[in-house]
Amino acid sequence: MLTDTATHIPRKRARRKDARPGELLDAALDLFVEKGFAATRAEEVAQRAGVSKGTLFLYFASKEELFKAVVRQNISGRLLQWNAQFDGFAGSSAEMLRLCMREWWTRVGANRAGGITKLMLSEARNFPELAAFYQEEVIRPGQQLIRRILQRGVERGEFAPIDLRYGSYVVLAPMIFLQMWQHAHGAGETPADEFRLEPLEYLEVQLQTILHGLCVNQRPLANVRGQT
Amino acid sequence: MLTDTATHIPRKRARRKDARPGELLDAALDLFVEKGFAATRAEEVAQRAGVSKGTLFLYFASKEELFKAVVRQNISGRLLQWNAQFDGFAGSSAEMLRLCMREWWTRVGANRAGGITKLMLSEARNFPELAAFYQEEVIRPGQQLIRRILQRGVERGEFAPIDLRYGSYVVLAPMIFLQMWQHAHGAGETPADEFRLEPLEYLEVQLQTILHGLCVNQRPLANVRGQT
DNA sequence: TATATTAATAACCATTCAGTCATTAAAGAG
DNA sequence: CTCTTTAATGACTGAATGGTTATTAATATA
Repeated sequence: MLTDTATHIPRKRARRKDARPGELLDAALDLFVEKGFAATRAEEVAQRAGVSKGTLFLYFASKEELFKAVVRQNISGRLLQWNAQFDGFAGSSAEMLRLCMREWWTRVGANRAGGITKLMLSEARNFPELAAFYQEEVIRPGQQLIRRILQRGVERGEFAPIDLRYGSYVVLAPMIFLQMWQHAHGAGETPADEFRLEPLEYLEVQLQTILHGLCVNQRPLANVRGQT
Repeated sequence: MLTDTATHIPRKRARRKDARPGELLDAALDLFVEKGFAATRAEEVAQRAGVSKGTLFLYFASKEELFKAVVRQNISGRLLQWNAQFDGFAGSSAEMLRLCMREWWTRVGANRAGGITKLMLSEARNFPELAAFYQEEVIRPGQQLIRRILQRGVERGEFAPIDLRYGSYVVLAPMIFLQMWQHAHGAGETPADEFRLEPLEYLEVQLQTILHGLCVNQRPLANVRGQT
């Protein structure tokens, strides 16, 4: 940086004990999503939060703890809201599934925090503890909700019987894929040609297929399960 | 390592100029897939190839170049085979789709090289040039094949009309998700409870849903496309 | 203004690693 | 057997970086 010569900006040091954690979490979220966990430098997080590295470690015991805090703040909460929204749902299960996918996108996927999904999938192997944390905190509840909807649909005779274990992935996979896809391409780098996806349209096509399938003829009478 | 005391194994040094690059690429593929780019140590690659770190840099200018070479070597070939297999296909489009998914899994997904999908998605942002290459070389042809099958199905009256652009992701997403999922969970680390997937069974359930949907009632008459 | 408290800092430490280079030894030539 | 070539080595360097700590200064209190 040649333009750095002018001002050193020896920012007057301020004491703002209660504002710091939030600002640090905010900066950390940006950087983690942008560069991944391993590649994000603690000092950079501090700098973006307008604070020295020492201060970062004053509020968070380690980089991993910082990350966990980021996840807790940005995901766990939203997920609960999202989940709770379906407690008294009255419509059809198909509508419920649509709402589930759309709300998930607007509440989680479209936000900055959405990038964390990709982060976790990418780095899970290198940080097993974090991966476990994320599984418990995010994936499991999400899967739970989807199963709930599927089961409801089956019980009410709206959906054909389906293995819940594998069936939940029918919904989960397209959603997680969308996350990956969106965040794999750097923000401005690849103007991207035909690979860009309009999230809501993508989700709608996925939903319609999940609900009604591609085929025009009626489903085979029974035995939906495949043979290994 | 305390058990290291016994043998030093001062392997006799051998000169095998033409065998080295291949062995290094082989070792590198394993490690990149297992640990990701950043977490893979150059020395470890060398060691696994039975060579010193210096030798690695004798054949590859840098870790990045090594990575590029690994990707280039392992992707292009298989996909062409896979694609060509469908040129004279005679069965139903549903069967074609099943074959497509299963063959893709056995030819690409289940192999070591399958890990490259995850690797690329994970590191795409750090290697935009490679990512573009991968898009062109792998993703686009794959998508092309899927579109071909969908279009065939629609033309033959087997499938309901569908937007090919988004429709291809109906097939692509579950496959790529499977790759990610399989490689995100470390081999032995997490004995993993309910998150483990039997690939072929997973694919079968996905396929059945893609073909016939979840709903028991007939599809709505027309207008499958969603409104934004 | 003087004193005590503690938020914030920046220099520091220990370690890890990509990449280098002078040295070594395997093979081929004469 | 001797000399030359060059594949291979491994000790070394320099840069990065997570985390620590002694020091500094902002604020509160008296």
